[in-house]
Amino acid sequence: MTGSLVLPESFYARDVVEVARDLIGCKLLNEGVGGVIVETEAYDSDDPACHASRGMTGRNRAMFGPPGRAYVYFSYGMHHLLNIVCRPEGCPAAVLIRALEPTDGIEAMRSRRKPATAPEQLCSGPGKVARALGIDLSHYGLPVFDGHLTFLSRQDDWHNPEILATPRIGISAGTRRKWRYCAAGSRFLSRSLAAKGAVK
DNA sequence: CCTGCGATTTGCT
DNA sequence: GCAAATCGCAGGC
Repeated sequence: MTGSLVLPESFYARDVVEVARDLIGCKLLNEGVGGVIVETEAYDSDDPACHASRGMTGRNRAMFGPPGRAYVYFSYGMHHLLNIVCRPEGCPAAVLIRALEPTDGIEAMRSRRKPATAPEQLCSGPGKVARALGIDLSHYGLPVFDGHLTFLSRQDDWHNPEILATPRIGISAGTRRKWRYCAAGSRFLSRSLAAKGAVK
């Protein structure tokens, strides 16, 4: 627990692919509940799979604002998905948080999901992450530097994680880009890495 | 104005 | 392995 720092706004004001890679191994907490980030995806402004690629709408306006804010959106009529806004203000981009290795408040996560969920399944998907941490549209646009929602720098065994890149999940456009990043060998991912196309 | 579908998860036809 | 659940938006009529 020593030496962990809250990631500053400047961390997010960079290329979105770099941020997506650098977030692997960092810790995400909401009200002290969360874990280590083991899977992310990058979405950039000139990327057909990005919600902001066709201009600003009521839903995606947070992505056009300053970096380090939460972009939460509601999907399939029932799931919330948590993204963190990247690049300088006016350059829409975001990193989707897809999976965590739960470390803090596991019982609180279980109570929001299912009584006897195995740790490997608690946060193994973007909808599950939001559900387990209690994140919804009330977090839309909130900064992540202090207060309730917090990202902490890498600590302990996570200082230099091995990271693999694969195509992103569940999209129909932009599938050639390998902008999904996973902690190699983690048991907490949304799907197995056995899927082809994983590169370092 | 109305219709189709998506950065998903769950429980079973 | 597939269908249901059901919000916001884009595109077509």
